[in-house]
Parts: sequence; C-alpha cells; structure tokens
Amino acid sequence: MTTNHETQPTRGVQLPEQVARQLTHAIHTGEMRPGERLPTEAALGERYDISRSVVREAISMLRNAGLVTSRRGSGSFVAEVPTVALRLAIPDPSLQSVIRLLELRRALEVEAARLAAQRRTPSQLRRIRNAMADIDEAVEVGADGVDQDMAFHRTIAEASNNTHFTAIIDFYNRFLHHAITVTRTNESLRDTFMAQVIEEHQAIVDAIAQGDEEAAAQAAGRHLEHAEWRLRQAPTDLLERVEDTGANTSV
Amino acid sequence: MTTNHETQPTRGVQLPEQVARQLTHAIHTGEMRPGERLPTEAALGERYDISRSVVREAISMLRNAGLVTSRRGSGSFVAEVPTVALRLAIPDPSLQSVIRLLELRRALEVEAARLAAQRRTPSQLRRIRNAMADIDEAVEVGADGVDQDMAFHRTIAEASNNTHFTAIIDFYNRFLHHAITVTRTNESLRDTFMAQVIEEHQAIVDAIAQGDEEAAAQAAGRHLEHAEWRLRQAPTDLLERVEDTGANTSV
DNA sequence: ATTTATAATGTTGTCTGACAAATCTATCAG
DNA sequence: CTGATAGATTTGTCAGACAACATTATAAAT
Repeated sequence: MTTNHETQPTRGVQLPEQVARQLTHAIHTGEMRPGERLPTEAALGERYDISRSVVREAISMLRNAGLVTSRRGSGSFVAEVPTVALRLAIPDPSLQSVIRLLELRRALEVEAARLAAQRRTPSQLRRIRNAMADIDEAVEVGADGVDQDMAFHRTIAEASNNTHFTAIIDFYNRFLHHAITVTRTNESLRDTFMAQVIEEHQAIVDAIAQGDEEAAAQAAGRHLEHAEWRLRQAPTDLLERVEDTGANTSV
Repeated sequence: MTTNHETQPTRGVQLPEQVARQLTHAIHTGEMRPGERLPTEAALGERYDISRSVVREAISMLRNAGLVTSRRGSGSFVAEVPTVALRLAIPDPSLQSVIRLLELRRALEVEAARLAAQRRTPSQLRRIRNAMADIDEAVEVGADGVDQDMAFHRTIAEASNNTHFTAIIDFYNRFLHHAITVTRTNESLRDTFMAQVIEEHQAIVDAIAQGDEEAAAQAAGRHLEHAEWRLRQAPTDLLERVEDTGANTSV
C-alpha cells in the first residue's frame, strides 16, 4: 500500500500540517458541515496513505483550533460553531507594555462607548450603573477594585452589542488585570487621582445614558488618556511593587 | 513503573491536556524561560508516568498554541515570544456582519492613525505613500484593488508601532478581505464614491505626514464612517454579487 | 410487536516497540 | 586549534495491540 490515491499532500511541510490544512479547507468551504462526522482515523490514514499517528496529530491541531471535537468511541465531529485562532504575543509587564495595552484599550473602549450610547438597552444601562457602584463599594471595603473596574468596562463593551469588542476585551483581560492593577495602585496613591477616576467613569455613564455618542466617545477617550498620564506620573518603583503583591496570579 | 512521582496529573480530564496545562503553567510563570529546552519526550513520559504518545500530543498542543517550537533531532524549545490563542467564531458574510467588522476597523484604525501621526518614521511614511499609490495603479490596470487597500491600512497600523494593532488587524484581514471586497465593489459602482475614497485616503496620509494626531484620527474616523454610509446605500443584491465572484477564496 | 437486556462491532485514547531523519557531541587526524 | 568523522541523542513516523467508551445488531421477555 504505497500509492497515494485521492489527494496527495504536497511534500516539504510537516505531514500532519498538510492533512490539517486539507481538512481545514474542507470545513471552511462548508464541504463538511458543522456537526458532521469526520472519516475515522483509520480511513483518513488510508486515504492519505499515512499512519494513524499523523492523522491523530492533524486532528489534534483542528481540535486545538476549535474546528472539531472528538468523542471517544464515537468519532470526531465538525464543531457547531467553527472558530479560528488568533495567536498573540504575551505582553511583558514593563511600563512600556502597559502603555501599549492602554492604547489598545483606548481604541476599543472609545468605540465601544460610542456604540453603547447608541444601542444600549435599558437593562444594559442598569448593569453598567451597578458595575460602577460596585467599584466604590469594593474600594470602601478596602479591596483594590480591580475586578470591579474590569467588569465595569466589560459591561460597556457588552452594551456595544458587537461581539468583536467583547471577544477581544475578554481575551486581553488577563493582561489588563495586571495593567489595571498597576494603574489603580498608582491612582490610589493620591486622593486627587481617585476622585478624577470616579468623575471620569461618571461622565462615560452619563453620556451613554443620554445616548450621546460623541460625548461617550470623548469621555472614554479622556478617561484612558488621563489614565496614561497618571501612569506616567507614577513613582518609578510602582511596577516592582505591584509585581510583588502577586496579584497577577491569573492566567 | 506504576508510580506517579513528582506531580501527578489530576484524573478526569484527558491526559494530554493535563500535561499540557502543567507545562503551560511553567512557561507562563517564567519557570521555563523563552528559548530554554524542554525535557525530552522520553523524560517527560517517565516523569508523569505516561507513554510518549501522550507526551507528544501534549507538546503538540503547546506547539499549536505557539508556546513551543520543535526541531527534529534537537528537541522542543519554549518559543522566544510565547503566545496565547484567542479563538473567535468565524463571521458570516451578511451585511450585518460586514458592518460589525467595519465598527471594529474604525476602533482600531482611528487609533492606529493617531499613533502613526505621532510616531511614524520617515521610511514608514514612505511606505504608506507607496501603498496609496499602489491602489490607484491597481485600479487603473482594472483590478479591484482590494489587496492594495488592505495593504495600505496595514502599513498605517505598522506605523503605529504597537504590535497589538497589527496582530489583530492581520488576524481579521481574512474576513476584512471579504468585507473590503464588498465595500470596494460598492464604491466602484459610482464614480463619485471612488473619488471620495481617494480623497479620504489622501486626508489620512496628509495628517500622518504632518504629525497631526487629531487630524489623522478624525480623517480615519471619517473614512470608515463614510464607508459604512456608502455601504448602506448599496444595492440590496450587492452581497450576493460579491459572493458569486468567488473573490473570497482566501481562508 | 414492543421493550429490554445482551452481545458484537466500531472508534477514539493510550501503550509499546521500532526505525528514519535530523541534530548534537565527542573523538581523532592533520 | 581546526575540521572531519563516528557515535549518541532526539523528534518524526510507522506498526500493532489493547482499553474505554459508544453504537448497533441480536436475542429474550412480556
């Protein structure tokens, strides 16, 4: 059995990848529909004239990419909601990196605020207001309020009713956790900073409540602009101090 | 050899995933530094008391996640730039979806333009200008100019000197290809539209060239705002027509 | 005839052993 | 000290087997 009938993989690249590509293509083009069962590993091995190990690694890649799910004893199936994977470098915790993340936050959250002002439902508005209140509550109890701060901005992203924003923000959250810890730690160092933050949050919420797109976008932009400014005023040893708290145990 | 010394994986979940998690954790915490070599597959198998197959699948997952790279005959190494994967649902090609992508583009490209105006190097500015010229050239030759349009916006993202923007834009490019084909097909239907687009592009470049952040951001915002407006003016059968061209053959 | 156990079969998960291909290391010649 | 060669190491692939689970077919019972 040395013949390659059907479609033979082009040489050069790794074997599993070649098979994975063909299957991926078949899924993306809709040739294999969501929920449909893939050929068995043995069948695929015979089709491409490769061993089961290679087939398994290929399927492993698809599974990892969220394109298929495997059930022992049953088979592998095309996922109901096929996904693609975006691979991103893990940001280091330097000040430079934190600022780069702030820039991304600005891009996303300014627009999210604009869309939220335009589209938020009453219940979404309520959730946003609750989230803002939660921050103050947490701070009064003595917590750092990082989780609440993140939740607050997440509710706004949700209110944009555009899944792209929430998906990306959710993804970056684990790194934002560190970044926000840094900014909030910094802001808590001076009372004036804390007051500013509360004020800025309030401005965003007010604009969203009134449905004033432009005001919401500007308020969000100002908030993150000031956050960056406040961060640059921070003592130089701030990052090390936050590092030591071990607060960024997420991931 | 039936004992699990060291750290034994908790039962229940699939074996390879358990091992993958432990290794992932070690990498994320910096316990294993970038560039460092992993233990051999045989060694890992012995440590966790599992067969090489399982170890290989675990490493395959890490490789797939961009955390390690393997070199035959040499070993597996922690990637120099460890990454994490963001999995997103593949957007459908409806008008609604195209507009959602436009909103994301606006968020990213407005801010990218602002940063580009602030930080672009002379050579980056040159590349942006070339990219803009390429669009006109392609159109004159009779091409649709989609690839050139995408490249143009990509060079601006590059000039922002923030890798987050380029990473996300690169990722969404495969879907933007379809979206931009739609918008450009639409724009090419009326001469006035085409003229507008050229004008708007020019405005962005001018602002970036002069280092005027605010103007660059506004120009980019206007461009995408108008793109959405133009799209909404499009004939209702536009999407189907684009579909038929088969231009979106990219994966 | 329908339902319920039971057996047979099919499929993925894991184990074991082997060899090929590429790389690394140590030895030796000059 | 340099360079070539031989050996050892390590990942990639193959082959076959069994275990764990799922599905299907068969038989039994009411």
